[in-house]
Amino acid sequence: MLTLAGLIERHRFPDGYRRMFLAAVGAFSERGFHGTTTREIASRAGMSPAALYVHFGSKEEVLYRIASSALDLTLEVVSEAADPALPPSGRLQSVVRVLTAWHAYHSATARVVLHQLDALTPEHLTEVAAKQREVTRVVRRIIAEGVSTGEFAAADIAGAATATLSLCLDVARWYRPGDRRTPEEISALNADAALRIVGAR
Amino acid sequence: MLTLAGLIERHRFPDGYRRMFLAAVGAFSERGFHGTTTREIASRAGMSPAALYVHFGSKEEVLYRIASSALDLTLEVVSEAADPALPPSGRLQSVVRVLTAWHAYHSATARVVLHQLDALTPEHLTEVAAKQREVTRVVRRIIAEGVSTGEFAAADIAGAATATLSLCLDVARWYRPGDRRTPEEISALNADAALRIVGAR
DNA sequence: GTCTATACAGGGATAGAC
DNA sequence: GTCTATCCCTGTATAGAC
Repeated sequence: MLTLAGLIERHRFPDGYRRMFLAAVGAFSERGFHGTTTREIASRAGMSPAALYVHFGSKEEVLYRIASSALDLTLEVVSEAADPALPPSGRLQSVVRVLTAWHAYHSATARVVLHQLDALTPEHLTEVAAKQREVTRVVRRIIAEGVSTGEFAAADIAGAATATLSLCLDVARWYRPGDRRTPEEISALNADAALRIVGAR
Repeated sequence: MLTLAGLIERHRFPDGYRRMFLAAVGAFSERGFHGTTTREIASRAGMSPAALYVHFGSKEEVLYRIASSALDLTLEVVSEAADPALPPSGRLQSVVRVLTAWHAYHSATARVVLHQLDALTPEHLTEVAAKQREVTRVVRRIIAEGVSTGEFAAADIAGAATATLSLCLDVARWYRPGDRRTPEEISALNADAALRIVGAR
């Protein structure tokens, strides 16, 4: 799977940028945006506090770059999983699997994206929230199509989509690397649960 | 249902205490613990910053009191819903319903409890985390009993409990008062989804 | 592009009057 | 039990050398 580090690699950002970026992900996920000092980020990156401002205009911009690139990556992975050649049930399983695995493998990043966005400027928040809604839309479309073909029996499409997303996203709340269950096992469990929720025949 | 304001009422806390407490819940849920200043809490409570320290020893103690009393209330409501006279399926439905409704009606409080606890002292965190595990235990016990009676067909009891809790707790992430769906409608949807997840016959 | 040093605003907590 | 005033530390961001 494409990783967050891989995404940063792809863009050929300077080494200092990458180190600050990754240090910030760790710090924000553990202590929250406001609970993290620029000194702490710099310290984790092994650099001076001033070095942060060479690569980012402000602490808020660091959060914005993290959220924005993480959601770009999520969308890319989800879109790839929603293979039009598959029937709705196969597509739902595939999307739930990658979404779950993403929130397990990148649980630190996901916690930042899910719970720190209120620290963004209104403009950045608007932009980032739109990307989040895109993910919801993909899931909802799959369920709607399954219902229209008669493959799914969900009475409430939006409700089933919300429940399905809850399963995937909440993984970021409780999963930690090294957990008893592997991300793949959790993904399989969630894919199965999602099929049951939508009433797949 | 028993409300948070009701719990505070029951304890006959001084008026200033209550106002600070409720102001802090609102502020912490919107801006996070570290993003909230003691001046902001006091301002929302219509009091001076110094007044906070008459009722609480520190800002951290405010968070601790909120988390502790909210979880006490959650446990009380959940325990009541887990009526031993009901069969496992009835008990699961009942517990999922109240847990979902709780996270909708008290979504602000729930967001604080779910995502701000890292700001607690280690001692307070240990105590509060134990209360959280109690809730998990109640759900897991119901599912285990349903499986042992043959009423449920879940192959993975802990996994089914985690998925069920995800449905209930994640409501606090997306639900806001005045949402299109009422807490009761969401509760019904989640109760149905939980039964499907555990494979109720 | 990285450092050291620092300006300056903001926030937790306390003193002491009423 | 509430207020005003304030202490003092911490945190974001910048200046300027290398």
